[in-house]
Amino acid sequence: MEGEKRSLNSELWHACAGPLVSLPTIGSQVVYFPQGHSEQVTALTKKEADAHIPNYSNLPSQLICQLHNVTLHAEAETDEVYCQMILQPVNAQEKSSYLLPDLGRQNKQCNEYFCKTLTASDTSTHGGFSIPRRAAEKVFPPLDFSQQPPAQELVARDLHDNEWHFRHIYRGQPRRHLLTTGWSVFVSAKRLQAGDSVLFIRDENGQLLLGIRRANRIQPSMPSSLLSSDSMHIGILAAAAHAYNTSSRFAIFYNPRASPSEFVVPISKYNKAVYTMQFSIGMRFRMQFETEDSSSRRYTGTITGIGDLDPVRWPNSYWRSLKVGWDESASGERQKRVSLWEIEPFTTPFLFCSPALTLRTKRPRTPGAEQAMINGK
Amino acid sequence: MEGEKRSLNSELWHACAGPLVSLPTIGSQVVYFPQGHSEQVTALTKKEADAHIPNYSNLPSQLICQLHNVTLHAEAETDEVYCQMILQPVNAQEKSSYLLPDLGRQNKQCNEYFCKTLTASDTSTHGGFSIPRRAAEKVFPPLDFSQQPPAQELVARDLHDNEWHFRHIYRGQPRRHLLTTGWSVFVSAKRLQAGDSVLFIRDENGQLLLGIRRANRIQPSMPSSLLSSDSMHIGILAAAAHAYNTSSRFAIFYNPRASPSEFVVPISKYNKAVYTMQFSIGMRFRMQFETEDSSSRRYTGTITGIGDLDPVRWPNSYWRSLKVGWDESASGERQKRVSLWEIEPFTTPFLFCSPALTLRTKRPRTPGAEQAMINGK
DNA sequence: CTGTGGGCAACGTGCCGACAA
DNA sequence: TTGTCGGCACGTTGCCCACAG
Repeated sequence: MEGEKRSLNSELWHACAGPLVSLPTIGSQVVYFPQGHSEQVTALTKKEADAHIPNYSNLPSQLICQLHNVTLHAEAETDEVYCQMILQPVNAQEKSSYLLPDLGRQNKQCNEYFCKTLTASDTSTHGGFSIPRRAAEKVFPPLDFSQQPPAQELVARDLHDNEWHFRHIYRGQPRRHLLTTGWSVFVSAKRLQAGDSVLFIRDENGQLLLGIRRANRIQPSMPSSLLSSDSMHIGILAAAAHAYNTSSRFAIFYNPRASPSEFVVPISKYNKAVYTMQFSIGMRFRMQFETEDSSSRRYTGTITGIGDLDPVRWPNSYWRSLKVGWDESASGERQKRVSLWEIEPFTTPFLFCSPALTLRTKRPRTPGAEQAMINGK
Repeated sequence: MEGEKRSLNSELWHACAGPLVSLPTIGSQVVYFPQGHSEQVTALTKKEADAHIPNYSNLPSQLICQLHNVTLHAEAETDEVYCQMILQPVNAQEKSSYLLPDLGRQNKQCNEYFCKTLTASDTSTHGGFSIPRRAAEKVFPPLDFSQQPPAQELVARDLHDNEWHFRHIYRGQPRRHLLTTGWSVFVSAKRLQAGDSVLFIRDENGQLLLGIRRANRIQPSMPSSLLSSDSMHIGILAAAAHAYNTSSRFAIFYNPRASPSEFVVPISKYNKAVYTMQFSIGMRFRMQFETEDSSSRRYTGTITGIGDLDPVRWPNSYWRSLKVGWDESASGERQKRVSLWEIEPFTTPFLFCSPALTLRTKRPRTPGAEQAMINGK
């Protein structure tokens, strides 16, 4: 395949991707949604797939796949994180990992870490970078306070393994930690602006790593000249259909910060939502979102409808099959449709004893249930 | 379709594209090669299409299409020129434009024009831009030589219709034309380096236009995170196959400076080469190439073989069906395979009287002839 | 005719503590 | 605790001509 570049540092990648992004375990089974993959292209090219696209009647709306490999990458130009996944549609007879608990998703938490949103002063050419006190004490090597002023040279590596050198000094009245020499080179090289965030990590070997998260997610530097967006959408569907028909491997790219929702879902997470939970109109739920300061919080809402997002092209699909309303007024940002496995209902999930029994009797009457059966369960 | 952006200035676009690029006339019939389109993706992503790609046995190696529209574009980030073409496969019964002469290709020549390759001094921060004397006199508005020194403000628009302001002054001992204030802003905004070229045009309204041609054609800022290259290749083939099966329109992007060869060829040019010329091993020919100083010159070579480039996937295709050797030793740059219509044989082309008669009797025994028959002639 | 370099003034960059939010 | 500012030194930018290829 085309993953000749080796995977990047996982801790740093996840720190840049944000707190809500977790990737399925290599070797596990996942559910892949061509529909969601298409949405990622729409989000990146800002071109809707139109009606000219042929119908791949063979292709189910969800494919159960073996996840053979995941490699972590970052865009050379912008440092935007993405990953490549090698998937292989599986004959669903071998439902080996059926309803396994949701263990082992790749999301190493890192404590020796800090993230700061850059101020106007941080990014101006007039001065350096003001380090929050606790951050400096937590992740940077301790200064020798016998020197006047205390100062040291820091070396940090970014996602591309480039080294960045900074002078770290503790001075001013009152005293504060600053990055001076080297900081402006970094800011201009990465084209950082006020509002973007930088994050520093000390890894297990004591090495410093640094990454960035841009406030302005919209990168209009689109590869317009390469392929028409129609051909991209067709390419996604045709590649998935071909892999499905021949049970062969195929590669996809997942861009967590550009994609509206994850379209490769651990099968356990999918099954738990589809087979053990009840959803009905009027039901209350919570859902996690990333906040402006890169932490996560839950918003609450109500299910207002259940049905197909695209009844013509993708009938009986679970992808975004719930229409929802949000409690808070400024909800223009949040999607009007979500998938079952993205939300946490307030009601206690149904607890089952025998999987086989439960599946037969308790499968809810949500769209796509029969389709899911055909697709091998 | 997705051509909501209107076409750019055609004169400027062609000046940036170079002397060898000419586009087929809108409304005319063309021959589209999926194989060549795939090569463009390979050139841009530097990833070969591999064997996993499904076979579209329906899809001929060349499609006769109606060219419904051509819109000219330039990459926002790099100003690299490309165009979108709207094609529709035609039922070859209506061979209306059959063997029409090669008239009316879009390639406006522009005389009020100059192009200069930038020197180290031009791009350094130490000074401005030294304008060749004849160039300044030909395309810039005349200076008022009663002033001491003579100077004026120039305004030029680039491909994106952005305005650039320059101070044009005639001074120094000996006197020379210079661009001073405003020049370095332009150089850094466009990220120009010594060796790149700038070109100025005065259009019919007397407006100044300016464009750039980069020496280093390789732009490694690839949109890696969007789609796997396999999916792109599949997308191209599937889109073409779908359009062919349904006789519907489809959109392609052609990037003349990245693509190894043009893969949308006027049908007259194609027919002339395929039906009225003889090619044989050992035959001598000439072919045009762009030189380093952006003009064109001819290289000579010999046909060393005739046969399929990819006998498995694209049997009987005319695409690059000639193996060639080049006379000059430093020929590493030039392709080892070319298509019939790219070269000019030294022998006089066969002159025919009745097209129908000629076609039946004089069709050469080159690969793809039967395929071409099936594809509707 | 035009590419490079020295001279020089104006400007921007970047380190410092003061101050206040 | 940390964001912004005035002060200030120094490095860079950019306009000029001289000189030579």
